[in-house]
Amino acid sequence: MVSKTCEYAIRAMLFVAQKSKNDSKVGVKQIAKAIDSPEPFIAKILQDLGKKGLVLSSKGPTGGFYLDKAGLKKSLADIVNAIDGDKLFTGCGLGLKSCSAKMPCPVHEEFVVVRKHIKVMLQNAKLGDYNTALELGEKYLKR
Amino acid sequence: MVSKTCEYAIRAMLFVAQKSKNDSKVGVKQIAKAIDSPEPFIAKILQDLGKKGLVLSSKGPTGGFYLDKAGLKKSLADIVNAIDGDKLFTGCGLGLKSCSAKMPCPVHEEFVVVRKHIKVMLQNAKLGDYNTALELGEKYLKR
DNA sequence: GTAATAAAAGAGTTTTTACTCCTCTACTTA
DNA sequence: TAAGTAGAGGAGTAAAAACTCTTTTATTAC
Repeated sequence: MVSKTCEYAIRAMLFVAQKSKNDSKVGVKQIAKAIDSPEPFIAKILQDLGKKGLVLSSKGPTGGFYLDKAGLKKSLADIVNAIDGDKLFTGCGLGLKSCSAKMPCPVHEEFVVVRKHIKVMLQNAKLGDYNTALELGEKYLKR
Repeated sequence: MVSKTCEYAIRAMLFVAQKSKNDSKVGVKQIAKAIDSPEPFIAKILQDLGKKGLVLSSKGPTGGFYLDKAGLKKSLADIVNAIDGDKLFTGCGLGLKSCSAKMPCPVHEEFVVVRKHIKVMLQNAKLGDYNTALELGEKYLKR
């Protein structure tokens, strides 16, 4: 569905969101532990997300990654778009480059509906929406 | 969504289905041309699908790949399952191994619905369903 | 101002997926 | 039964995705 990189990215961002509630920052090491990912790999991914303006960071002691109010309102769709591009939302289900209503692949119509479904779902899922459930241990970011 | 191999597989099978209508067979060369895929690669894929009982073949002159009545009733879900496994239908959207209702990832519930949607759609799409549209040139398998 | 800390940056390496090549075997038809 | 066609099988290459390592730069605390 999405790349492994993107899965890590979403999990990391949800963790950063949770930890950003009380204006605190969180380091790569802690993030890697929380989501059970290779530390240098998630560092790269967060670096990339930082460049694209989806996460904030500061260097030095007490530094780390964090989200502001606006950041907490970003959706999972924004993350997917930043990492995997819009292939999931607009690409052809059978891999055709020119697939469209005018020149459809056999399952074009069906895929349009499915993709729309996925897109809406990811757009409605905001980074800040899961903080409480995560804190309560009702939802998990690893295993 | 599905692997590139799987995209080729589906397109090839839809083409074979179309050509199987009047009990004729179709060679790898013709299939590769029709779906715009590397010939040796689609040969491998079809070989694999043959082993798994999803397509029939015969060697020698006038030989090739074909589908019988039962084969034409197989669904795209069967192809996806044979090539990519059931990850698309049952895997966690965020890549967690133990994600389930008891121990859900943050988007577990939403993904259950989306995956069900995809599964139903692919199960309802039978290989034989597109023959007429393909013949009429209303749907495409390449470009 | 210096030492410690943490992210940024760039250049690898490994693994997986996509794709190719060559030889072998089975089958059909003349 | 020989010739030619077409898939089967195995091993190998290329490209992309996943992941690592090392150095640099910025920040903070003392």
